[in-house]
Amino acid sequence: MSPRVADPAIRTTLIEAAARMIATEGPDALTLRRVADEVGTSTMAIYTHFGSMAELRREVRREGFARLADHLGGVARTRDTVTDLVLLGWAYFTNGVSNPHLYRAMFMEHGLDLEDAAIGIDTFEALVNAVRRCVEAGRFDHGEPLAMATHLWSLTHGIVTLHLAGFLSFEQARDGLAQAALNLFIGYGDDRGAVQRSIERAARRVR
Amino acid sequence: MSPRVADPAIRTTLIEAAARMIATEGPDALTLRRVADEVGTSTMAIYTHFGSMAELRREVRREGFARLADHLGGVARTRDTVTDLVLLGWAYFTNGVSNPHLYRAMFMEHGLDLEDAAIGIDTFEALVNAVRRCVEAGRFDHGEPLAMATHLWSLTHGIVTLHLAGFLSFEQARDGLAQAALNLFIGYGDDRGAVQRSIERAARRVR
DNA sequence: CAGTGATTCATAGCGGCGTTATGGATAATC
DNA sequence: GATTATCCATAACGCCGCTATGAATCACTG
Repeated sequence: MSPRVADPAIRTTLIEAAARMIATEGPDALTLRRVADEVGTSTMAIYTHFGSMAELRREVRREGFARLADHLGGVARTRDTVTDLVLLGWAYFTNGVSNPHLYRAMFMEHGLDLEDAAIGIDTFEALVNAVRRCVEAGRFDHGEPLAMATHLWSLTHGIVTLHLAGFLSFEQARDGLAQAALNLFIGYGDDRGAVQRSIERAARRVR
Repeated sequence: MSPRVADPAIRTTLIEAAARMIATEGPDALTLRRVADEVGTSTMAIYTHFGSMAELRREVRREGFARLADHLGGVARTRDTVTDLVLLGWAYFTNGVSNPHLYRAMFMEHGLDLEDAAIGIDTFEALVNAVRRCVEAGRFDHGEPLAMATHLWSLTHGIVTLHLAGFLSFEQARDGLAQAALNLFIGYGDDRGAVQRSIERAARRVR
């Protein structure tokens, strides 16, 4: 009265193969038959485990957000909360620019719905917390963490996507983000020279 | 020794039909056979006039930027250059939010290359000019028009796309832009109360 | 320790897609 | 009016996502 149980490993294998195909060859390179061939199974296995290609793509998006969370989580803490925030922004930028296809799949795919958005919202929480730490440290005067985080996310996401769409060169995007980082300090009473050097130091890590 | 000449009207008819299909039903609804049926021609006509579906989609994108330029060009000038800039931002936001499929086609489609980006760069010029007018009117102290315009475009585009991807509700997006507009005034020595009212007045027009 | 029944997945097929090959119809030139 | 280059209607090709079918495979029952 019980069924044959599926090998759970093949599920993650399929997701990883799909993620690799999207990351290296772009979203259009991922097809049902190709991923099945790659993994060495038949097309029906995808339907057993995911039900549809859309669901497999959703899992790839989930994987992309997991990698983004890892990447952001790996950002070292400094003694300055605002610097931490800036470094978080650089990490976000670097992740998007160096994984363009995956970033597209996460944020620019057709047919994204509320459920898809829920997948990535955790990442946003990390940003809100970083802003909150700045506010609690008294670095931002009248800062509402949520509103400010939304602002910063929108700006950074906008820079990344305009770059990915070809409207901003890498240099324009990088410099735009550097200027935004600088704006985060000035107007809040910090020493501008020291901030400039700090930003440049961070920018130097970005390739 | 001369060829039968094609009806030039059918070309624009095809583009308009394609644009309408994308705008109303989304990018995936545009297929070769459907647009040919809609216009009442055969599939080969598309290849005669455009060479490929990709080229037809590129024409739709061009059409989208033309409409955006019209929309932005229709923004009334006020006596205040910064208010003009804010109104330009609202117009951009409204255009994107109320034509989501077309905005996606213009900025978020796969396979956008430098040639595609060149189509839309004129629109950006209008923004740079608006910022330049502010600088020349002495409203922004140390403003580099190009850098500042890039910043504003990135932010507004980021807000629009995060909304289109489902990460920001309409209200969050609208309020985020309103806050950004407010930030454009404060820190530059204006009366905050008057500015707040001005922003709210402009926001009221946005649905 | 068979028997049973649910589940996985390999095979084959369907309708749709973009694209290409072919050829008849058409209109500007000689 | 014959010529000739162009337009586009028809048909086919190889993809695509998806579904129907059935054989193989396990977990559980008696």
